[in-house]
Amino acid sequence: MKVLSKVSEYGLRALLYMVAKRGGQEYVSIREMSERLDISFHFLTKILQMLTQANLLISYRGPNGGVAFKKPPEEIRLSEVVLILEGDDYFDKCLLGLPGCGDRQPCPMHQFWKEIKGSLKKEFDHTSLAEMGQIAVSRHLRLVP
Amino acid sequence: MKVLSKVSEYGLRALLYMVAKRGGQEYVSIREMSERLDISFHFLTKILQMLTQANLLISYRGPNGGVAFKKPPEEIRLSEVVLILEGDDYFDKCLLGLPGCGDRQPCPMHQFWKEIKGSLKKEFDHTSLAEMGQIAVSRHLRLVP
DNA sequence: CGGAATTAAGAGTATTTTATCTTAAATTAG
DNA sequence: CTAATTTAAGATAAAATACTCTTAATTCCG
Repeated sequence: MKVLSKVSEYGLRALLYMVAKRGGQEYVSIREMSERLDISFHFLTKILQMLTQANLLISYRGPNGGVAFKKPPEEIRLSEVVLILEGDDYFDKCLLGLPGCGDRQPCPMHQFWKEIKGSLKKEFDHTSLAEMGQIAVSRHLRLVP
Repeated sequence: MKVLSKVSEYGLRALLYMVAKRGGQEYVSIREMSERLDISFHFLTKILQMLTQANLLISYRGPNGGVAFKKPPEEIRLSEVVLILEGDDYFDKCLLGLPGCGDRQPCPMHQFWKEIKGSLKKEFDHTSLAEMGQIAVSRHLRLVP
């Protein structure tokens, strides 16, 4: 059950690293993250660029540069991150992949799947990056393979 | 939220077609399904082959051949189909894609994600192909794009 | 038996996703 | 101002997924 692409997996791991590091106050170097999390530097750069362009992070170039949260991680929901990295239609996809499927023209799985997606969205909606990061810090959990 | 590969999407659509057609009693031609469902014939053949090799279907060659259910669709669960087509570790994957993640070495999202996966598995476990097909038939829902 | 219909299987191609490489732009420190 | 450090952006490459083509094996019907 793989619901996230590598882009989101890496993006989330980086965000959690930032939260864990210093509560997301200061700029964190992408190079540092790529090394600590064992993610390709250039690939991670692009992912974080997406988050920067979506106004979730701000970036700064030059020595001591990096990325930082634009708003406190308490206010950033998992769903927000996922919608940015996976696309706005993330919670609208048909289980059977039928393009026309929706309330007006439902596939056989539509209602069933809609309910599951709904409850998942709800979970993602009230889970903040801060909470997630907290758990990681307090339990010394690992973000690295 | 794309949880299934094309393989599973196509496989499920074909199975639902078979249920809808005649309750899964007789052999249904793969060619017919590929045309009615607008799925590549050879690709679909391979997908149904996987289901045949997994003993969910039986196949018959020659004129009037095709595939049929080996056990009644009432007894086939959605989870069973998905495990065959996506792999046995389908419900065991880490949200962040970390290979070592598990109960012994949980990632920050492990517990959270484990619960969600659990309830999804439960849903998939007591949803039979027959139920799914029933809905499709009774409401004249479409399996085609 | 012989030809047509059908699934099985393997090789080959295309598309998408993931990852890398190169160069440019911004910032800092000396 | 210059050199070093860092993100931005675009081009390219590798890997995975999705799809196609060809040939073989099985079964039916005349």
